Amino acid sequence: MEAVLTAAVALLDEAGGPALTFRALAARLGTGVGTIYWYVSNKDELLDRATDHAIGGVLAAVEKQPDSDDPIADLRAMAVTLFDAIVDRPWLSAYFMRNTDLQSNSLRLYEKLGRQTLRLDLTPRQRFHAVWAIIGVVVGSAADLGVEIPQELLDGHMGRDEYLGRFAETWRSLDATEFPYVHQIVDEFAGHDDRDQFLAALDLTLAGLRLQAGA
Amino acid sequence: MEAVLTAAVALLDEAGGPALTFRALAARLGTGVGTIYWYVSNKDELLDRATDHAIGGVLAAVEKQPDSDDPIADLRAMAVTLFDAIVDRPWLSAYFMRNTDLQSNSLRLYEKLGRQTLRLDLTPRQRFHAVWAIIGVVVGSAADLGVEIPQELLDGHMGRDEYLGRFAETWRSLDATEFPYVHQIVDEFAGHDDRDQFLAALDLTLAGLRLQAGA
DNA sequence: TTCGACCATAGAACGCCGTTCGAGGTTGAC
DNA sequence: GTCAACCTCGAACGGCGTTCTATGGTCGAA
Repeated sequence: MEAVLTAAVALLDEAGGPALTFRALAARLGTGVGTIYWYVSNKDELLDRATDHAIGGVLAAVEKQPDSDDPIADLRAMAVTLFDAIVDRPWLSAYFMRNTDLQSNSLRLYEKLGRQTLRLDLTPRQRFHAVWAIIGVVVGSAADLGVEIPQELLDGHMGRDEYLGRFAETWRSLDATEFPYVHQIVDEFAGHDDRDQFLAALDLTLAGLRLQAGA
Repeated sequence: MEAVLTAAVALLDEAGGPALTFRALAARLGTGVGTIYWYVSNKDELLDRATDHAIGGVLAAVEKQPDSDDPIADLRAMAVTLFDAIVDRPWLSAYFMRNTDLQSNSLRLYEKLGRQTLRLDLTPRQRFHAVWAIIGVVVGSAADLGVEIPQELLDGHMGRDEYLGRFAETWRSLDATEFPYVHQIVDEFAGHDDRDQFLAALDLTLAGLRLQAGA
């Protein structure tokens, strides 16, 4: 079981979601596909268990982070840790928190985030929404990040700048009066860093939260 | 072409992403699969064009909304319109904004949102991040919504309350000292409304944005 | 030592998928 | 009548998730 999950995570790391097939996994393990079905009842469960396996590492990292006197700063640090983990493993964003029954580490991480909100002056409902909003920002940011890697980049045939530049070029060629906003931000887009973009979104949410908590 | 996209959207509406296959689409159109490949070079393009087709309706609705004197309120209204559209068609969240070359309506919608930020006192970079953050909240919220419909609900064999209640039950059975947060919010979860959750996340982001714009 | 219960393995087979391909029809300009 | 350009079709290919059946291996009971 442990070996199956480790191999599954390795396959996902090497070539992303589509690369994880029962046949490839069986080949890597030197067994037949039927054997994998002995441990796991279908592909969804395999993905959930592999995801939880990987999230275990994130959870361990998060649990090492000591509490400061600012819960919102702690929330931010945890969100950043999670984001960085998903950047390393973009496939995580697609499956994270999909099934908390099978993903007990994800649930623990959720609890870990939520506990910080207990230190804020909020209603239970506000706490519930706040944690969900933060997770949404992390997963949403990282998901977008995974999408924009269309194989050429992964193969190394094209640099990231060239890829973004091509988009920027077509955007620049749009009519300036019809697309004033796109024209204004096209340079930001061309040189943008995903992490900055994530942090900006996160900080907007956290600023709103701080306001709500009156802290 | 038009007929292909209309039929594709109809299939997606009826049974979600997995239901859109070239064979099913060909059958519905009364043609062969090869014919569809004449109009569209592969499935990704089909999905992008179908998505843009559907987003066209959202764009039309958004363009009808008149500007108020509060750009952030206008941003909020547009985001809500987009969210409601994705609630009606959950499959949209997976493909929206994936390729702005093929999704010209999506690009126009992006411009429409961005133009509101031109009325705010922000740097171009802040505008860029703000729009992206808002889209992230919308798509992220709606995506989560699509995930949590695991067929039983779609088939009508189980009510939504029952479904959420089952999750709530397992959460409640967790150790209370180990999971104080989960215990506190389990009731919120059991009765939660996705739209409220989305609005809460959106309003956190918009509150942060308002702070940033000094408005 | 033999036997059966049970855990575990293996891989052929099924049906569905995206995609390719070559063989056609239809149309209108010359 | 000819010839391109446009469009249609469905068999065929390889890969996927999943199922099923047959077979090893292990180990306590007899």
